Amino acid sequence: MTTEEHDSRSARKRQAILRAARSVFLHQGYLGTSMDEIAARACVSKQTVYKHFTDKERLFIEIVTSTVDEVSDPVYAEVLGLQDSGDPQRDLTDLARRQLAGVMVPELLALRRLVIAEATRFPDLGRAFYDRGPGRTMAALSAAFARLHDQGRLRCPDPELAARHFTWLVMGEPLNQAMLLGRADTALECWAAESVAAFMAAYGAV
Amino acid sequence: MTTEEHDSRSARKRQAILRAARSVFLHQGYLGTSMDEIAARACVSKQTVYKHFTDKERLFIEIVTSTVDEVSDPVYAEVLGLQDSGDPQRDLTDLARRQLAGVMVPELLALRRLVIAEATRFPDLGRAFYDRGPGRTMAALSAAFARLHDQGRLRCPDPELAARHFTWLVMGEPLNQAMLLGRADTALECWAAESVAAFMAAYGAV
DNA sequence: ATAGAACTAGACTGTCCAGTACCATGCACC
DNA sequence: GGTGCATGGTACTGGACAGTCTAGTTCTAT
Repeated sequence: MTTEEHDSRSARKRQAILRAARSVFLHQGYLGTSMDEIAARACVSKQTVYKHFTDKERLFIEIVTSTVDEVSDPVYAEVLGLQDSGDPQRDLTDLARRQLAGVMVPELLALRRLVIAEATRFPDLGRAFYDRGPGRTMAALSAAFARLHDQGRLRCPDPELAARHFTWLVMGEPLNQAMLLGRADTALECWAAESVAAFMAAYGAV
Repeated sequence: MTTEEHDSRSARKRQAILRAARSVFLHQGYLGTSMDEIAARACVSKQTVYKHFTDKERLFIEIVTSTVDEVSDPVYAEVLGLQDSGDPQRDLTDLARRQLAGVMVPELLALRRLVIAEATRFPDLGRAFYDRGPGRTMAALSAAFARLHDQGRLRCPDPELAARHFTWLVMGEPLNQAMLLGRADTALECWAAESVAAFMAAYGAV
């Protein structure tokens, strides 16, 4: 009755801890992050951190799983909102631009780096990231491509394959550059158009 | 004259340290690795480690840069050895299979993970990996595609773009799965053929 | 054979860190 | 205004680790 209700102070502290922990973990990695630093940044005592989260691992897992949804939802939403103007090349170019913009967000890039870095220590996190991120997006894209195929706007008897090809034509190079070089020096707008052109050459209706 | 010559003992110890350090760094990451563990695995005293490498950072950089060449050379060599049987689809499928096999080697995957993980701490390593790995391969592939274009076997006025598209059609999905899930559950042989089919649909000569 | 370099073992310093124990402070209800 | 309790802060513990130092040992080159 004391806790768990509206309990604004405790809830505020908890949020502050989550915010601080997210920022520090994303930038410094798991081992590079200390609980003292999280407490300090959250303007909270270490004891309070341990009141809310049993240990560093739990806090880390909580941070990653909650952030996964938060940053991948917009990318997923873009696919669901795929327009159908009757000109698939235009619609797909638009989608590619939006998806690129969504994926190349610094926070999502940092999360991807973090999950890759810790994929052997925390295999579940890699799986969660994949399912809630690329996996979910790819499934929605498959469904959309299947529709376009049925309408005769695309020629893709295997929509799942087409979705993977689309995704990697568009994302592969920028994502790889971002992971290794910290940024993509490709002009994203232009890259999206060129990738969709290649995709349409392969999968466009005759 | 004392050091630097054939000096077999010192050289042998150095090699043992490099081997041990590579294995530990690749599996545990930079912060997860202790110099004591490296020394122990190399069957060498810690003092000897510090005789050969001034500190942990230097050793790490040495490991990564030397491993980059060693594991990416084979992938690069595959591109240079691209056959020309007159049937580009066959030749490219063959190339795709070989490149996939070369890139999905556990050691190269671990190195990629490591470099991505430490890309903010050691930006130079990200750059080195990119240049000696994907960058070099992409350049060779561009040159090969330019030749095929001139011979009328491919239709790619922008061979560099075609090279990036080829690479990511082939590598994107397996690499992403390997980074996040620790393995690729795609059947690589089959995947290579399907990717090349899409590539040829987009870039094949008319 | 011998001088001198390289190597070994291990203790040691200073620092950092996860997690805990104990004390202080504010809040709710009487 | 007092009493009891949840919550927050400080100081500590035990262990790990990078890097150094010392004293003694082994290898190598001449």
